[in-house]
Amino acid sequence: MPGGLKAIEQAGDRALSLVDSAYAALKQAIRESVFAPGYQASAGELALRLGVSRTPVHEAALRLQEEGLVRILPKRGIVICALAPDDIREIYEVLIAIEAGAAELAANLPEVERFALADDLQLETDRMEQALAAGDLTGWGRADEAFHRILVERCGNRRFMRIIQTVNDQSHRARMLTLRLRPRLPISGAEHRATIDAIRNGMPEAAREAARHHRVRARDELLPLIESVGLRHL
Amino acid sequence: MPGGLKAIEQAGDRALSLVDSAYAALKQAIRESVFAPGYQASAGELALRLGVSRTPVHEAALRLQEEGLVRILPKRGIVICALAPDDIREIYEVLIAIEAGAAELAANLPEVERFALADDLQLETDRMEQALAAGDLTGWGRADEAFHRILVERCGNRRFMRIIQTVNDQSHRARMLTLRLRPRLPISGAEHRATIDAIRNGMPEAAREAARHHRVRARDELLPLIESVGLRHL
DNA sequence: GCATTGCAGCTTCCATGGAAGATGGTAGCT
DNA sequence: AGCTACCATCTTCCATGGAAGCTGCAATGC
Repeated sequence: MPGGLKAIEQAGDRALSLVDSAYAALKQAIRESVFAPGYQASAGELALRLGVSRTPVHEAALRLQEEGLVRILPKRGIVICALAPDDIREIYEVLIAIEAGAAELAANLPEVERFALADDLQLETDRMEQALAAGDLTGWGRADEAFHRILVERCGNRRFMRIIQTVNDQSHRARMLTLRLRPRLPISGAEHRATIDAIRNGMPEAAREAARHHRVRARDELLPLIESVGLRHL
Repeated sequence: MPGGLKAIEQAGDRALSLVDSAYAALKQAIRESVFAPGYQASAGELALRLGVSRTPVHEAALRLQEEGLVRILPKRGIVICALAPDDIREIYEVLIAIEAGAAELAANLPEVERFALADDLQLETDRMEQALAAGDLTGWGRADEAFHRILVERCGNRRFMRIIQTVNDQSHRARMLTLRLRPRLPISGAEHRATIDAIRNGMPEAAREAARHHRVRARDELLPLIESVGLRHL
């Protein structure tokens, strides 16, 4: 955790509570694998590292537990949760269900918003293709992530966004890995375009099915890959 | 909150922490409208009522906030969240997306489990019809709730269950109201049967669409009803 | 050699007190 | 009268200490 809370409190600027800061710092540390899955920490130790007392650390840990990132073992400590292949499957099933719903909602938006959303989605898809042409894998991943985030963020259902946020936090480490594992990427562009067109033209069923199909294919492609590599947890 | 924590600690039997007890007690109190939406409480007051100190109450409040049941206003207090019609819409959209996904998964289960699940779902549907014939509205609601819970509980995705649990906690009060508001109920039986048959016969697409259609119809029936009654919050 | 028991060191859990912040009413000023 | 500034009071936020519980190891008994 380089620099402890300082960086985060600066970044958040606006009067973040110690709990919020600790929560953000720990979450980031987990996302970036500063703490490996299975690592067992104590609230006291983390509090020392972050320069706060045990209380805010404990409350942050409770929130992280709520989101499935850590488990608090009574009287024993805090352990970083690992993801089994079954978890990846479950997470993809959530993505399939929710993003399909989000695409349907998006296609039902008033025309102005629909067009603006479609434009923004197109922008990210273009970025993906550019990154692909330049061989920039990280850039491709970032644009892909943005596409999916924007779709859910702007569909008009805040609960969808919340759900997606939770599973994304859980699966970020897996995502970083599978990005490098995949043999080929270019299909995504066409599938994104199908979703975008359906949204722009206000066709809810088509949008839903396009988004569904996109995630279903990704799941069917990645799951066997993960299993074949023999990952027990990540 | 009749009896405070005592009843809950007894019920839970197994060494429940004070935080868990307080969480359960507060959640139940909110579900049963002991605290009306908009009611503002302080952690100290609730702690006094429950017979514990402020710390476990505060941690329970954090969990409830995570689930959207209360809001903690910094330095001000804890307020019980109200549900606007827009929230009901969002909740139904979540139900539509997740339950459709659950039905699809269920239809893909191994035959033994599929049959057992279909039987149990049929049992609840039968209970609904019996309750309907007897004019027992509460019994009908309970069986309907059981049907939907069992479907998600046994589909093989624990995250689905968790998501549904959260929105159900939020919408329980609204459910109690709309149950009495609806002009007629009997259609549900047939729609449940369509879902059950598709699951039993291992037809994922059919199961998904049946479950989807069931919730879509319920939404399209209830939302205008709620708006027409002019509920601003519940 | 093997099982059991006791203990030391760790952990969380919960209570409590002080500090800082938000609010609403009142007094004082223009 | 209307507006501002202040202050009493209530609240959460966070630090800290004591109590209880879990684990692993060593010592003891068989």
